Amino acid sequence: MEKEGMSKNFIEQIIEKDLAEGTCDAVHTRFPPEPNGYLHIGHAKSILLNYGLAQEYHGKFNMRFDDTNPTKEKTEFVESIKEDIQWLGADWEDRLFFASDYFQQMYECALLLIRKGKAYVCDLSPEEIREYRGTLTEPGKDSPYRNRSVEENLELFENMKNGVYKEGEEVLRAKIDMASPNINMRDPILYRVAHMTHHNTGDKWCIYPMYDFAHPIEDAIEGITHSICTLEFEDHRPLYDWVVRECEFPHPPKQIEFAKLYLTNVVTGKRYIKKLVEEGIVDGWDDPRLVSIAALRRRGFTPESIRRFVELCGVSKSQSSADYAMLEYCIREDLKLKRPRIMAALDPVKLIIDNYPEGQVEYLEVANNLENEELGTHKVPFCRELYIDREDFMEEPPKKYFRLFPGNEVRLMQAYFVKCTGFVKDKAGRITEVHATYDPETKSGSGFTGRKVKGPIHWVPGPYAVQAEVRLYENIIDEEKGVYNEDGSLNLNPHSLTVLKNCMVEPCIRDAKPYDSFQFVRQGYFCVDAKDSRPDALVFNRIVSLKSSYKLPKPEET
RNA sequence: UGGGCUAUCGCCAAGCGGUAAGGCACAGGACUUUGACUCCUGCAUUCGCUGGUUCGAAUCCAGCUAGCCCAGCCA
Repeated sequence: MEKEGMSKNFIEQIIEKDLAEGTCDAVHTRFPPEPNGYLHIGHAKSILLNYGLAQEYHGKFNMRFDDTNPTKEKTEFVESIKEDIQWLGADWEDRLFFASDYFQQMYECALLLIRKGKAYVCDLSPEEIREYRGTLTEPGKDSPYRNRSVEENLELFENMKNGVYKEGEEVLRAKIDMASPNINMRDPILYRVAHMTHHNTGDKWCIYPMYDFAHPIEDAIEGITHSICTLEFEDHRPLYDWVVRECEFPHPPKQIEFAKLYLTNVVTGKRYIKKLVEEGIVDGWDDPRLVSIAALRRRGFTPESIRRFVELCGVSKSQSSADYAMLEYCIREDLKLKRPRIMAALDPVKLIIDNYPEGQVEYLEVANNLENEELGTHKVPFCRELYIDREDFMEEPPKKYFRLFPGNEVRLMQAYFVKCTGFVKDKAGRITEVHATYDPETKSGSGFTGRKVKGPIHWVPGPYAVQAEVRLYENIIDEEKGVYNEDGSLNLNPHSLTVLKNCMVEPCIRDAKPYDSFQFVRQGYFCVDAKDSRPDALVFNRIVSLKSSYKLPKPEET
C-alpha cells in the first residue's frame, strides 16, 4: 500500500509528524457508521481512507457501529454495511465493535463527570433548552439546574438510569460555558432518556449517550490514535477534546476532519434517494442509477475500480465534487484487460453473406480479449446469416465513415472481409437486410495481407445469437441543469433508463453469471444484472460507454 | 465585528519563501482485426481580490470578497 512517488495528503503528514514526535507509537483508525441506512460512494472514501492509513503505517483498523440512538438503527443495516465493507476489501480482522458494548463504561464516565462537578441533570424541557441555548449571534443563559449538588445530580442520574423519567423529562448535561461562541460548548447534552428496545442491548438501558459524549469515549477505549471524520464535525472538536480530557483518558485520540466526496450532478442526498425509492422511480436502494455501494456493485463496478477512484480523488479539506467521468475512467481502466470482449448487436440488422453456402457453419476461434492472451479464446459459429449493428451500415455514408456501405469492404471482427453488395428496405424505408459477399482468403489469423480495410465491425451469428434485454442506465442527472432544480426539487433525467429488448449477443454469453461483466465490442461495458436474471432472456446493465464512437465529421465550410 | 472551515486550469489535486507536479475531461496527431485501447502533442506568465514585507510570495502579514458548516434530547 506504499504510495511511492506520490505526495502525502494532509492526514498522512499529520500522522507522520505524530509518529516522528512520539505523540503516538502506532496508527489505529476506525470506520464508525451508524447502522441507519446503506453505504454509498462517499462512505467508501472514509472506509478506504481509514483502512488505507492503517495499512500504510502498519497499524490497525477497527470496524465499529456507532449505535447510540436506538430510534434510528436496525440490525438489517448492520448486515448490509458489513457486506459492503468486506466487498470493498477493508479488513477489520477480529475487531468488530459496537458502541453499545461500551454503554457501561460510558455510564461510569458520566458518573465521573458528575462527581467532578462537570455534569448536571437538567429538568428543562426540550423547548426550554433550545431557548436557553441562545442563537448563533447571542449567548445562551445558564440553566436554573446548573448548580445542583453532586449528591443530587448523582441521585437524579441514577433515577434516569432506572427509568423513573419519561423521554424528554431529564437530561444529563456537561457544565462548560453557555456563552461560548461555539454552540457545541453551551452545556451540551450528554445523556437522554429513550424507552426503546435497542437492537444490541435490548431493554437493558433506557438512557443513551449522545454522539458528542459517546464518540470520543469509544475512540479512547479502542485505543484509536487518529479519529478521522468529515468537515461538519470541526466545530465539535473542542468538545471531543473536552470529553477525552475530563474523562481522564491517558492516550487521547486526535480528531481530524476531511471533506466529503461528492459526485457532480449525482444524487447522493439520503432524503432524495428515499423519495425516489418510495415513489417507485428507482427499484430500490441498489438501483443501478444510484451510487450506493450495492448499486455500484450491481451495475458492475469492481472494488478495485472504487478503490482507484477514491485514491484518484485525493483527500483535502476543501469541499469539492468529483466529476463522474473520473469514476467511469476507473471502471473502464480496471475492466479493460480483465474481462472478455464479446460481440453484440444492440440494434440488430441482418447481414446476409450471399456467397456463403446455406446451412454451412464453421466455428471460429476468437480471442476473449485481444490485448490479454491469458483470457483465452472461445468459439463463435459463423454462417450465412448474421446480425450486425444498425449503425454499422449506412446507405449513403458521410465522409470518413469506415464501416459498411454499398461497395465497401470491411472486416467482420476476427472473421472475414465482407463486401457490401446491396440492401433491402421495408415500405417505411427502414433497412431490413444488408447483403454482402465474403472472401475466404481473408480469414482472421490466416496471415492475409493482400489488401487492407479500414473499419472492422462486430457481428453475431443469426441463428445462434442469444436475445438479451439490455438496460442502458444513466445516472439520475441532467448534464445541463444539474441534479437539483432551483426550488430544491429533483431534476429527473427522463432518459435515465432505456430498455432494449432485442439485442443479439454471442452464444457464449449463456455461461455468464450475475455480476459478470463484459465489454460488448464497440458498445461499452455491460454487467449481468444480479437482481433480474430471467430464464428466457439475459438481462444486462450498461456500466459505462466506451469513450467515444463514430462521430459525424464537422460540416464543411462553404 | 457570533464561531469554525475553505479558496491553485472545466473537475479533483500537489505545492509549506526560490520562480505553478500529476490525474480526469477536452483538442490535435500516430497506430489499430473494437473510430476502443496504447502512444505522442497541446492545455494556469498565473494561484479569490487589494495592499504590504522580501533580492524573490501561491506560499509570510493586513484588509476585503465568495462558498460551506453550526442554534437535534440525530450522527
